[in-house]
This record gives sequence, structure tokens and C-alpha cells, in this order.
Amino acid sequence: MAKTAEEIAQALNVSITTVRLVLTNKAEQYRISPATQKKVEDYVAEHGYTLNYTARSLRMKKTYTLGLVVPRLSNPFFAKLSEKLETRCRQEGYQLMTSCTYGDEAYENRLVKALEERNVDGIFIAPTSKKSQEHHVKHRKKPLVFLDRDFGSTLPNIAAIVTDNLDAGFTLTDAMLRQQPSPVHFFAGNPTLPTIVARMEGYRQAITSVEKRREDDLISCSPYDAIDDGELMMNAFIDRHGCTPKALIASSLTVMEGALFAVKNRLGAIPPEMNIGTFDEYVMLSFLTNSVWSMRQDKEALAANAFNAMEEQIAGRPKFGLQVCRATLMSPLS
Amino acid sequence: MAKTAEEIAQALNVSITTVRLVLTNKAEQYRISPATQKKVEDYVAEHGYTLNYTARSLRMKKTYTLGLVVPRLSNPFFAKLSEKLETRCRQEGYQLMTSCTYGDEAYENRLVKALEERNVDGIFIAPTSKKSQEHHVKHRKKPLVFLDRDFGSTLPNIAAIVTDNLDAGFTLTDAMLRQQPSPVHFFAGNPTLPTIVARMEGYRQAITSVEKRREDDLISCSPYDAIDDGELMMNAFIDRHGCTPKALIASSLTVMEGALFAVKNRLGAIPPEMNIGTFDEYVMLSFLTNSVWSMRQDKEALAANAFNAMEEQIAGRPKFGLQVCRATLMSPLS
DNA sequence: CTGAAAGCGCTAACAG
DNA sequence: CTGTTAGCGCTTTCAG
Repeated sequence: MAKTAEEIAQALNVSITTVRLVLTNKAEQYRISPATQKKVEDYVAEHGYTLNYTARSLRMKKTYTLGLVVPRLSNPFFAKLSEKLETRCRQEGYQLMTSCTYGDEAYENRLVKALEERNVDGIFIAPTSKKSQEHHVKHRKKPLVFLDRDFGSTLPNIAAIVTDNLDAGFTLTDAMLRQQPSPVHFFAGNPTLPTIVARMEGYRQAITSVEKRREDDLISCSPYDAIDDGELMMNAFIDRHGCTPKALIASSLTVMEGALFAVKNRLGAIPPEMNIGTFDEYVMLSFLTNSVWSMRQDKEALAANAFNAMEEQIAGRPKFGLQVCRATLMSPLS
Repeated sequence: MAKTAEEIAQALNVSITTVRLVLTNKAEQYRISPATQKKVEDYVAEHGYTLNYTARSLRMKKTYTLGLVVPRLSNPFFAKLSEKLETRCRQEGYQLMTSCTYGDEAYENRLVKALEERNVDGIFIAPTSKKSQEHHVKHRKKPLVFLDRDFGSTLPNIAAIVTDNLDAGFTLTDAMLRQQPSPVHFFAGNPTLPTIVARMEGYRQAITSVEKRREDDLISCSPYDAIDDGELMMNAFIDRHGCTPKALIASSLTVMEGALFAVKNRLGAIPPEMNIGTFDEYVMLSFLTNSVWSMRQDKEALAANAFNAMEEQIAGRPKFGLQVCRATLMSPLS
């Protein structure tokens, strides 16, 4: 068991201060005699010393701990994002505490409260709804950075880092239309999410230039962004049209998984001529014989920008506003 | 900003203890007068109060925080596992701090040290190597539970929760052989990992009953359990045999991803007649036209057992030893 | 160069 | 029923 500074001091018959000075590498600065320095160092080398962050935090009112609240880690996008963010935080000496909301507002609020009680220095949140986002800004006692989602609250002083989903939606749709001009359908899971709204809007902008059809024929919606929703939409589609879409964009990887799952169940296989477009790429999608377009979100940049925004807020010079990261098109041709 | 107990006491002209008693719901027990009780409650209702866990932790020498150290969250298995574990911890009032090692021993040790400094009450680890596992048990100052991997250290008093990988390897191989008796190949990423060793051993037991071939012809190995390794093994296989395996088991989902990626790159598509077997199932794999067998690990049970083991250690009545959870076969027929 | 002391907000024990 | 006190291990400030 590593000792506390006081224990070391007693064992060595020097004052606590002296010990601390060498432990915090201020020995030179305070010109501790090399002899005592060595004494302490040797003792530590043998018995070890681990700084007690709890005590330190209490005194300094700073825990070097940050919170991250995401919908679910089983979503590969959030898994990757939190991986990146954790690495970045650690580089700067911060521990990250990650929790999942499962899309439950009330639970999300409890998570945030739990993090505040733990005196985290700040919290990253991918909020579930506009309501929950506003709840957080209204009750915030800590630096707050919204990640991936910003519901465009009317409240001021919000820092949010998101992907340029409108551009992503447009670019994706446009690329698919170049390949095959016939209808490209869109399955939207939870159309209240700003990410989805933006992607749909990009889709619309690209589609209306070539297609005059009523949107109802092209866009399916489902209340949640879960695998079941993708399944439901696909089943409804097949029931109605008697076939799978010629080309399909899903609003998220999860929805695409549900949709393809339904196809596989109904038809026994995924028709290879069905063109697929999605956000949040995942290797396995490319194993299909289908042509797959996907927008790769820049998780690295999202994490880096989010951390920077957090650091600035912690330092007391917050830079509020929306920061946008671009996604890049992964096309089946390249 | 929520007040501290002392601030409330001053504002209300009662003693700190009185305030704390009602805050900790011990008002009844100590028969605080309803009047003062109400006074405090009203004040809290208006101004709020958030318990300072840092101070509490310092005093109680207990943080209600646990650490989790895994190779990477971008591995869907660990993402799901940490999701389950986080939920379970929270149910019991614990916060979980998750970090990724990226398979780096030195970094892993630093992560554990960082968690100890934060005074976590215990640490879950999926260790990178036998060496790192032994390092942790040797230097442990906290309850320790190994997750998913146990290198079978000779040191005593280890608690580990793992999947029955030998059985999983056997069951998987056996099922595939029933379908198609010709050679079933095995791609092993990082054959020093106990999970992989056990899966290979299960494979061997199943295979030797029907096949007399030299193992070299059937098993490929690569030093790491990463996507590149799967790719390398597949490329080598194709170079040597001029074709893809008739049936392939990969030691992990990651390796399978790499292998299929190589196939797709070399041949333009995954030959549909290639039978696929893997551990750690993932929906998307089932979208292939290939027959896919997979062993579904019981992440729920792993998380629950790990948490229980941790709780027992924290309570001072450790139950050491290996706890095994069974995986279930997902066959293409069902 | 080294030492002493205050105090972060809480819990626990004891004193009225 | 309510109040006082010590002390968790650290940082910070002031005194030698």
C-alpha cells in the first residue's frame, strides 16, 4: 500500500511540507537540500506513493474528471466517439466517466445530476431531446458541451460540436442519384433529432432538383432511432410496394441494420441491385454485394473540438456557438 | 448553484447537524421537529442541494466509483459489455470510469494507476497479456476483477469472469462440420490470448475427430487480434491456395472483418458458398448471403457476475476463482 | 531551505 | 431533539 505524504514525513523525520515539495517536483525551486531530496526519493522508490486525488480535488475544487453522456455505446458511432474523446481527455490529464441514457430523458437528467455530485469539471452530452437539452442548460452548474446533437435551443451560451449533416445528406443523395436516377428512398428514425432533420433536409434538397414526386412516397418515418424502427419501416415498405426500394438511404446505421434485417427475413437475402446509402460507415456494410455509399463522420475532429471547447469553458473563456465538422463520402467506386 | 449543508444551516439559523439530518433522511430517527424539517425542505426545494461526493469520499474512504479497463470500445463486444456493466453499476449507486488500452501493456498499467489515484473502489480489467495481468495482481491495492480474459496466472486469489470459449469453439466447429465435412479453416489473431487459445482448443477437439490433416494446413496465426491481422491471414491464404477457404472460423469478429475485407478487395465479392463461423455475433454478418454460424456470448451474465464478484470483494468476503459463462450457438438454419 | 496551520465539505461520535 | 468537534489528505499561505 502506497503511503500518504504524512506517513513518509514521519518515517523520515522531516516535515510534511518538505516531503510534498519533492513529491510535487518543487524541490529545486525551494532549494531542498539534495540529501533530504534523495532520502524522500529513495523512500518513495521503495514504498511507493500515490497521490490522493480525492483530497486534492476537495481542496482545489477541481477533479480533473469529465463526464460523457451518450444514448448508447452499442451504437458504433458513439463507441468510436467516446473512445476518441477518452484518449484526448487522458492526454490532458482528465479522466472520463461515460454513461448511456438509452434515449430516456428522465434517466439522462439523473445521469447528469450524478456526474455533478461527483464534481466533474464539465460534461459532454449528446442529448435525447430539445427538452432535455434545455433542461441541462437551464440547470447547468458546470461547463457543458453538446456533442453530435444540437436541438437549436433558444437559450443563449450553448457550445455544440456537430457534423454538417445537411451537407452530408445532400452529398450522399447526390452521389447516389448520379449513379441511378430512379427513386432513392429515405428511412428516417426519430425525425425529431437534429441530426436526422438535417440529413433529411440535405436529402430533400438533392432530390427535389431531379424528382417532383411527393415526399410521402419517398420518405418513411418512425418515432425512434432504433433497429426495430428500421425493421418496421422496411416491412411497411414491402407491404405497400411489394418489393424493396431500388435505392435506400437510412438516417443512421442502426436504422439501416433494422431495414436490412427485415429484408433478409422477408426475402431470405438482400437483393444485390438495391443501392444503399448510410451515415456512420461500418466495414461490414462493404461486404455486401450491393453498392454502398456512406458518409464518414470525422470522429477525431468531433472529439478534438469538443475537448477544446470544454477546456476553454473550464478556463473561464467560453467560446459558445455551433462548431461544424464535415463528413466525407465513401463511394463504392473508390 | 446548489448550496452546501453549512450554507443552508446559516441561512436558516439552525445547526449544520440538523440540516444534515434532514438531508440524509434521518429526521424521523432523530425526531427533528416537523417545523425545522419543513424549513430545511423548503429551502432545499428552492435553492437546491447537491451532495459533495468528493468530501464524502475523502471522509468515508469510499468513492462509489469503479474502473473498467478494456482493449478498445470500438470492438462491439467490449462496447456492449461496458454498456451492460455501466448500467449494473449505476443500479447499485456506482459510477463507472471506462478506459481503453489499445493493447498496450505500459499504457494499461498507467490507466490502472490513474484509476487508483482517483480512489476507485475497484477495477474491472480485460488484461492485454499474462505479464500485465500478473503486474496488476502483484501491485493491487484495490478489489480487482478480470473480465473476458484470464491468462491463468499462477498467483493466487484472482477473480475472473470469462466465457466458456473451449465449449464455444467446439460447438461452433462441430455445427459447421455437420453442415459441410470438408476442411474448416481457423484464423487466429493473437494466439497468446486465453480466449483465443481456448477457442482454438475447442476447434481442435472438434476437428480431430473427423480430420487427420496436419494443423498447419488448417490454422493460420497472426500476432495481434486486429483487423489488419485478419487481412494478412486471408491474403496469405489466397496466395497459397489460390482460393478462399471453403469454410472459415475467425477467432474474433475483428479478425473476421479483416479477412472478409481482404476477400472483397482481392475478389471483388465474398464467395457466397464460403461458410462463416465466428464468435461475438453482429447483426450485419447475417446480411451476407453466406451461411453464418456464431457464438453469442452472454454479456448480460458476464456483467452481472463481474459486478457481483466486485461487490463481494468490496464487502471483504472475496470469492476468488474462475467463473464461466456459456455462449449460445446462432446457426444459419434457425 | 524547512515547518506549521488553515480549511475544502463531509461523516461519525459524543455532548448536551 | 439539536449542537459541537475531530479529522479524511491535500494545497496554500505565512513564518521562521
